[in-house]
Amino acid sequence: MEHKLSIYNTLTRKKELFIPLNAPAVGMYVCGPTVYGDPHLGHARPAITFDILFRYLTHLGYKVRYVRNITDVGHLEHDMDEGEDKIAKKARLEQLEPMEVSQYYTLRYHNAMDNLNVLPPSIEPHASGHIIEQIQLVKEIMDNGYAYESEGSVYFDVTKYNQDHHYGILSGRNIDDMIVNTRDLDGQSEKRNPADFALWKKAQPIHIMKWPSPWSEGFPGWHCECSAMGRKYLGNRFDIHGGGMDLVFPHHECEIAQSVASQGEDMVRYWVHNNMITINGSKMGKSLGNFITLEEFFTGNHKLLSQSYSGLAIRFFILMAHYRGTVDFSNDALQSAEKALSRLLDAFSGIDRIEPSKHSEVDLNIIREKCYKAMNDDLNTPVVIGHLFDAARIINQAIDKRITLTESDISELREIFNVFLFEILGIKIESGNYSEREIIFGKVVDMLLEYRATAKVNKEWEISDNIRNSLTALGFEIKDNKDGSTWKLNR
RNA sequence: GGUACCUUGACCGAGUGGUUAGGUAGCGGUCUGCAAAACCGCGUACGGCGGUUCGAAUCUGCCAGGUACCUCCA
Repeated sequence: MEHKLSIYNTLTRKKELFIPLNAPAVGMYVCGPTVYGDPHLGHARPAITFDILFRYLTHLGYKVRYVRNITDVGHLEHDMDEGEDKIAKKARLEQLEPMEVSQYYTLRYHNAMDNLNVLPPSIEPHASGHIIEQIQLVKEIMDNGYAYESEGSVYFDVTKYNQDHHYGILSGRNIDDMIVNTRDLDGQSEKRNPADFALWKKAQPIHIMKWPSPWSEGFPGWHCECSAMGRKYLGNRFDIHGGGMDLVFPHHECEIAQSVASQGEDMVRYWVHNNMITINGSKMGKSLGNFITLEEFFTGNHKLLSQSYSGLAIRFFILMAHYRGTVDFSNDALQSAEKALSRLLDAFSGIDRIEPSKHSEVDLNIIREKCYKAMNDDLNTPVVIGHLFDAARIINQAIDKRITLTESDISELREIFNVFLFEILGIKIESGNYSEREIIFGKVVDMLLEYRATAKVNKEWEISDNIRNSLTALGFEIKDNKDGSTWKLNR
């Protein structure tokens, strides 16, 4: 591998050189959505972050198996219904089958991901389809003495585990604090210790989603699915496990404990976490009720949105910040990103208009190298974007004939954009496929601009301005260059 | 209370112990019949107070403010 990627590992709290366990194969598991509601801006962050990692590793020549789960077995919910799971609760409310609810939101999620140009993972396993594997995991943990049954439920024995291993290794907590600070949840009385977490929960009569097990009719604890499915599809040891920072504790901490308790070692080599998207300075989250759904961004139909935003604008907005920093939502920032992206795309489409010369006045290899350097430095997409703007300036200077570029410069510029903007950052040219109708309408616009050009030659400014103003009013943007006019339709 | 993290110019947002990030907005200029676009130039920032250092926004201490996790959350 020519290029060496360094990635920040939450476990060691530093950037580490990425060395796959079985190159060129790479296994990557990312926590996906719980499908009981519409995906919001917060869901876009990990999806895009790990899409970038997936794309970049693939670009570097690795064969990546990317597993991103769908959580359709609800997690325990803290409310008066005492542990009724979220999917089932939503189902009762809407009088639907649980599977109907999760199917509906899964489709909505996929649709939103398509809009963001997030590639589908290699495998998208459902928790409900892997109950057997989860039961097996629980059995192994019990056989090794790190879990106990109580009233038909099974709990992980954190105290016992911590005698032999380190519970808190990922999140940097110590167990005494956790015991003191653990809240009084349902089932506390069944536990030996408040810090113990559920591996299997006996279903109350109110539950719709339940499965038979050696202990009771019930459902798996919410940390089991990722351990079980990660192991099933990626093996006992795999390279990368990703997710939002809010999952570090307890979810990922518990996954590590489950892996160590069942097989003696953690499954994961690199733990990678993206930061949160905030709104007015605090985290955008379902439970806080301060979220804006992706659908609302696409339509502009939300009181906090001053306009609609394309999936690609949102994608670019997210990529303009490093994945480990927070991103605060604001219309200003989003509009700024939208314009910036459009500037890059305009420059790219202008490459065709550059007239090649025999002499080169720039060194474009430097740009490509800088882009790789930035990507290798823990996926520093904002810096990559900065370099792409340098390339855009060179293109525009060449179009204006302020500098000269050779044929090979021009193809290098095209290559830089193709590799970094399109292939790795996952931007695409939206109106790539015109319908027959649109092509015809486009020709009509061309025709109007020809008339306008004639009017300009004859200095009939009133006519030429009329044509331009009318087209502008319809949403066309007309740009006059030295050798003619170009147009594009905005939005 | 415990554990992490953050504080950069109008806004967004990178970054390294001493050299221009980049974008958006603004201002001035070039180009243009005009406009838009593009190009050139400009603002000269790093929460506060100390310390280390020849030199710190970048390392260290304290203070202030903010965020996340500790409960389902991406």
